[in-house]
Amino acid sequence: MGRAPCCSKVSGFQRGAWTAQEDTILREYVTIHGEIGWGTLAKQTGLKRCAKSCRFRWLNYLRPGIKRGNISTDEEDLILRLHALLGNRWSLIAGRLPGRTDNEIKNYWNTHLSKKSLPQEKEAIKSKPAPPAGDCLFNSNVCHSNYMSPSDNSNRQELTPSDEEQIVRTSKLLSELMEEMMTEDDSHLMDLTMNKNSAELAYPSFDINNQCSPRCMPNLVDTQFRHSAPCTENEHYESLLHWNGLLSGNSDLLICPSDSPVDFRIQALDATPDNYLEQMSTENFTVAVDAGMVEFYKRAQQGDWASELRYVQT
DNA sequence: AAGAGGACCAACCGCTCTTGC
DNA sequence: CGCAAGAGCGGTTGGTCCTCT
Repeated sequence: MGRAPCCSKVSGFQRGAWTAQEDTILREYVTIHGEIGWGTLAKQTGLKRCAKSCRFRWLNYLRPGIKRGNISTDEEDLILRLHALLGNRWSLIAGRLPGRTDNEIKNYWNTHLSKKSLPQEKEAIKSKPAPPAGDCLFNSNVCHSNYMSPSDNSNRQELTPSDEEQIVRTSKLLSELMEEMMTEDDSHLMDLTMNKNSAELAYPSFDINNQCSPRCMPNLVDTQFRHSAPCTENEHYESLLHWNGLLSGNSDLLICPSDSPVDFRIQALDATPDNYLEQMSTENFTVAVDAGMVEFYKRAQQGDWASELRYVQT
């Protein structure tokens, strides 16, 4: 594992802002040779820039399709949401914003959004102990604000159209991320969490039309859980509880719509680190969701969002 | 009008991971 | 298996522009 020499320590390399002429040379080189061989670029073109500098300039400014400036409110919203979900994973965040680069998003965050996010985070902490960022499916305020008890639906929060939009977008985003992060090595985790066959029968990943339906949601829950979970069983368990916002001591779980075609009503999670694997492997295993997700099920069940859900398969 | 301070952002730095020999 | 080079990522720096006094 060697380390590439730093440009500043290699004599003859130029630093600082790129000139139009340098850009032209770089652009022509990449057009002919593709985005490879940054190290030989300087030798072949006479450009006095190190490999890293060339790569950076191309990826962030010269590459076709790069959007510069004017970050829209939608993009800003997405960045905030993704950052809450992923933290400073700028390249991952950038991957969800076509035409934007990790560097631009990082800069934008540091100069604009980091200030914006602070009051929101403080408010969230004040109003309710929230699950840790990255462990909760929904990070918007509406989703954190109302955990519903199985015995009491009276505190269900009415969702505004804007909230609904947020839920759809966040869910879509999460599924895309899950898919992106899924690797072959993850498959063994399925055995750790539950009996795969019985789970698939009870909660297929896709319905008959190859769309995600309310029946599928527990699988999405579990998928997200598995991918955000650490390796040890104890951590796995704690992650589950964290993810469902249960570590605050309130173990009341949530309930799905009673008119659901499939009974995946939420039951009390009566699991401990010692027995939760066993619980998860039975047909009565428990899935906890928050109010936003319940609303999501309901809407999806009505078929309103069918087109929004096709992403799960693609 | 001028200068001090802040905001912005392009670019660099240092590190880890991947790949090829 | 170990090493070196390349690639990629997130943190940081520093130059330029803008705003306020």
